[in-house]
Amino acid sequence: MNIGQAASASGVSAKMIRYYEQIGLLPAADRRDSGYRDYDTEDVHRLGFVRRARDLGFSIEQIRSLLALWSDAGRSNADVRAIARTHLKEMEEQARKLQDMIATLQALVGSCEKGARATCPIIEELGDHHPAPAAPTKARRRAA
Amino acid sequence: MNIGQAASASGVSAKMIRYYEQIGLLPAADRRDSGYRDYDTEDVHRLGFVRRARDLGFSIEQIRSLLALWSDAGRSNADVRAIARTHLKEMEEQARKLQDMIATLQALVGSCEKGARATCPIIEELGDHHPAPAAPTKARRRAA
DNA sequence: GCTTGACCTTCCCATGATGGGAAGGATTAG
DNA sequence: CTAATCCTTCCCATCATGGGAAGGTCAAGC
Repeated sequence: MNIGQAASASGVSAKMIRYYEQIGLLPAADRRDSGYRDYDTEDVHRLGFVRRARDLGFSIEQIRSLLALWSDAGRSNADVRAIARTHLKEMEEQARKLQDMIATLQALVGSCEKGARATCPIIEELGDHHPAPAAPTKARRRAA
Repeated sequence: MNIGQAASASGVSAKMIRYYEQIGLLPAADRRDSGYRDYDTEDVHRLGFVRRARDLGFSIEQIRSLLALWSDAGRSNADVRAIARTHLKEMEEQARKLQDMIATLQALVGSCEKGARATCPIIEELGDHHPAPAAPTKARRRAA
């Protein structure tokens, strides 16, 4: 089947299929005489695998490993779990940061709502309360 | 002061300062005869504002609006809150998606640990429950 | 003075994953 | 046969950030 059909069958766009092939995530597809790529059901199955892994937020490199394990009869579940756990940790860390930002911003919005002050706490906080000193007097700066 | 000093004083890298100027987020800095950019404490203050907004996950475009409101004496807190709330919603949505992915993956890892089955549920799920591995039984492709 | 090293300038390239679109060839339906 | 639709490759853009090269400037030491 053509790339367009493989795309709609797998849920991966034709653009992405070509991209995955280009970066070596997928083997180069067979070509017809015309130069058109040709896919079979196994290819579509693999594309679906990739799409579901992407839906779970796995990176391309992680999917590369998962694909290798997928087709490795002698794989160990521990290997797969290791990749999944690494990804889980990354996502949990990301979620923590996000929650921190949300909490901070919620607090700011809340105090901006309550106080009918002219000075909005959101703006005040971002402005760090005063014209910045030239020297990093506050040690909380991170190195550039 | 030079861009490097403004960078360490504000916590925004020199690269980013130039970038922000280039995209018009910040006004073009004064130049000395040498061509060096020249910053004063107000510039550093503004840079700090931008950095703190970035730390809260605001996009460049949102910061553009916040900056305008910051220097607008006649701003309304409601305008600021609107931007903050929009951003808050985006982050909350992002957090929900992330939590979904985490929960799904945690469940998969959990079931992969409990069952000592040869077939890892993670791989099975990604393979859409079809038998699968079907390691390149068909050696019709060159290895990736 | 002059040298040296740190700093600045602009410009180009890369990331990660995705999409848009152009130019041109292939296939297919009518 | 023709027109529409598909395919090909190639280039560009995103978003925010960094790396690095080539070359100019500044400040400190001798």
